Amino acid sequence: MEKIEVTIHDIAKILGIDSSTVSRALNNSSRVAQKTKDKIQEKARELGYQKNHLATNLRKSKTSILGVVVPRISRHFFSSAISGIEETAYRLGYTVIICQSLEQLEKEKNILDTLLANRVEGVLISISMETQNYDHFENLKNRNIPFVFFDRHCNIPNNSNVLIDDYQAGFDATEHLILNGKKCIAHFSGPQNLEIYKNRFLGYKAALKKHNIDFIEELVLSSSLMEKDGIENTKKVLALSLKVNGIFSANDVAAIGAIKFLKTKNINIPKDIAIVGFSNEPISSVIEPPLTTINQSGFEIGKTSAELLISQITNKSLEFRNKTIIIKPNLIQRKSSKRD
Amino acid sequence: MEKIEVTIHDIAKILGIDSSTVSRALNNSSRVAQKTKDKIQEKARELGYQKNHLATNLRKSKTSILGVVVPRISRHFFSSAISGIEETAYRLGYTVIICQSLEQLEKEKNILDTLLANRVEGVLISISMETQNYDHFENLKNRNIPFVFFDRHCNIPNNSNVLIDDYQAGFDATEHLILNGKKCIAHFSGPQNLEIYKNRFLGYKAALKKHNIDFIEELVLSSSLMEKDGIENTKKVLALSLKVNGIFSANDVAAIGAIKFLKTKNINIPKDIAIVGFSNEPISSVIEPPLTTINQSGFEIGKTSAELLISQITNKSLEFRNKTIIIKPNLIQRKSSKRD
DNA sequence: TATTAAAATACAATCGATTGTATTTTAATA
DNA sequence: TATTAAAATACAATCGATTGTATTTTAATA
Repeated sequence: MEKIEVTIHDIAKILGIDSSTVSRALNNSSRVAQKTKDKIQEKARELGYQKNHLATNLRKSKTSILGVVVPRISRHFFSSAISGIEETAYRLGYTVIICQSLEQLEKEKNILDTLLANRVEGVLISISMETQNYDHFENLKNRNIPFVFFDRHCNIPNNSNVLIDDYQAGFDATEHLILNGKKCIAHFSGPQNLEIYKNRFLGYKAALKKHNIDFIEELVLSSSLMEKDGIENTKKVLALSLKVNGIFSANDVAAIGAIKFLKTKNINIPKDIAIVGFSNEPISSVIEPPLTTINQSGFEIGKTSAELLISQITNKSLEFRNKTIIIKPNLIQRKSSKRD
Repeated sequence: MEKIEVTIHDIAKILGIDSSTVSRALNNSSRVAQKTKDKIQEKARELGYQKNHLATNLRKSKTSILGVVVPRISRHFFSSAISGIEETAYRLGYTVIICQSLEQLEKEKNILDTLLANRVEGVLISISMETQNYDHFENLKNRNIPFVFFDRHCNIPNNSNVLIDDYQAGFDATEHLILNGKKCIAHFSGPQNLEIYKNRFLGYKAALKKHNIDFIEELVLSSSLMEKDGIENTKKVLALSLKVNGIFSANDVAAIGAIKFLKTKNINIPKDIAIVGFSNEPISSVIEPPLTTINQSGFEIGKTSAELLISQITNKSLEFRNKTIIIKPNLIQRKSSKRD
C-alpha cells in the first residue's frame, strides 16, 4: 500500500493554478478571489488534503510546540499539572511534547537537546532530584527559548517560575502542629539542592523560632521522600532519645510511609505522634487516619505556567522573562494531626 | 536579541566546504574523510550547531513522533500507561505527543487531525466514553498510519489492540464474591459502547451462570463510574427489595464511592455487603477496608502497546497490523470482600 | 611519469509550504 | 474604445537538511 500524501502542488496541477494561490486560498487570504477559493477548498476536501505542518513550520520557523519535562508522569501532582498545561496549550493553539527525566540529570539534559532539535518554542520544567548543575538551562537562554520552572525550580538569575509559597506552607504546617500541642517536631526533608525543600525547611525553622522552640539539627532528616524513606526516617526518629510527638514531612508519600509504620507499632496518630504531609495526594484523604496536608493544585500550577510561558513566546518584551508567580497554598486539616 | 540558528550552510561557508559534505560528516557517513569529519564536527560544536529536525523530517518524510490520546492524563491508570509508553518510545528513538480527549468525541476527532498534520508515524489511543462513531479511525487507516488501541478499544475490523482480559477478570471478580458466600451481587457497569465494560459485564454474567445463580437485570447499573455514580448506584441498590450482599464495580473509583457511602450508613463491609473493584488504583490499598480489585498494570500495557506500534511502523508487513495482545490480569484479594 | 580506479567532495534537485515581487486580468473611468 | 487602477494570479526564492549524480582529488599501478 502506497502512502498518498496530497500536497498543494497536486491541487494546483489538477486545477491548473499556481501552488502559491492554492496556499493562499487554503489560508483564506484576501488576495484570492472567492470563486477560486471555493474551487480550491472543495478540491482539497475531495482529495483529503491535510496540511503538512513540518513544511509550514520549517518555512515559518515557528512550531507551536511546547516541551514539558517532569520527573515522573505518573506522580499525581505532575499528571495534574500536565493536565492543566495540555488544556491551556490546546486552547491557545499549541501542541505539547511531554518527557520524563525519571529524576536523572543525564536524562534531563538529553531531553532538552531533543526538544531543541524539535524546535520547541518554549519549555516548562520541573527539575529532577539530581539536578545541581544548571548549564543546560543556560543553553536554552542562549538560544533565546523561553522557559518556565514550575514547582521544582532552581536558583538561577533571570528566569520565570510558577511556585507555591513553600516557605509559608512549611511555616503553616509546623505552626499547626505546635498549636495542637506538639513541641518536639521532626522534619522529613528532600534533597537540599531543590529550592522547594530548602524553603519548606526554612518555614519549619521559622515556625519553631516564633514559638520559642529550639531548633534541633538531628530532628531534620533528608531523603528522596519515597514511602520507604518515610518508614526509615520514622524508625530513626523513634530511636532518638528525644521524645518526638510531631512530624512534618515535605511530601505526602513519606508521610504515608510514616503512618503505615507507626500503625504497625501501635503508636497512636495523632495522640502520640501527629503528622502533617505536603501536596494533598488523592490517597491522603483516604488513609486512616486521614492526613493533614498542604493543598497544592497541580492543575492550577500547570495552567498558570503554560499561560506564563505562552505570554513569553508571543510577547517578546523582556518583562515576562523574569517573572515569578506565587500561588498561595492552604493547609487542609485532617485527623492525623488534630487534637480532639 | 536575535535568534541565532546555526545551519549546516553556516558551517559549510566558514570552512569553505559544500553543505552536503557537512551533512554527511555530521551523520558520520563513510563518504567523508576522517580529517574533514573532525574539522566539521569541531566547528559544529564550537558554533553550538543543533540539527533542525523539522528540515530532516520534511526531507525524509519521517518524524519519529508518536501520538497518544487518552481520556484524561491525570487518571492514575492512564498516567502509568503514558509513563510506560514514554519510556519505551524514548528508548527506541521516538518522541511522544500526548493529548487528552476529556471523554469528548469531538475533541478526540480534533486531536487526530492535529496529530495527522504533525505527521505522527503512529497513534496509541484509548477512546473516550462518548466515542460511538469510528470514522476518524478509518481516516488513519486510509492514510496508512498504524494505530494501536490500548485498554479502551472498539470493535472495528483489522486493528491492533493491547488489552487485558476483561471477560476473565470480570469472571474472576464475580466468582470470588460467590466463593465468599455472596449470592446476590450487583454490578456497576460503564458506558455500553466501550468493549471493556461489555466484557467485564459478560464475565460477571458467566460467573453467575457457572454457579447457577439467576441473572437479574435490575442488579446491573450503568453509569460514568465516577465516585458520585458509585454513591448513587449504591443508594439504588439499597432501595431494591432484593437483599444485595455483593457489589462488583467495573472500576475502583465507583467502588470507593460505594465504600464511603456504606460506611456512613454503618453497613459492614464485607459482612453485609462485600465489594470488588477494578484497576487497582493506589488509593484502593489504603482505603478502609482495603479494596479487593483487579490489578491492571498501566505501565506494562503502555510499554507493550508502544512496542507493538513501533514494530508496526518499522515492519511494514501486514502481520502486525491486526494483532491483539491480551495481558492476563490478576485479582488482588483484600478485606473489602473476604470472609474472615 | 602516465593511466586508472577509488576516495573525497561538489552540484543540484528535493521535501511541502509560504511570501515578496512581477505579471496578467478585470473593472472602472475618461 | 483607450487608459489606468485595482484585483487576481503567477513566478521564484526560501526555510534547513538529504541524497543521487557528477566532478575533482588522491593514491595505486603500470
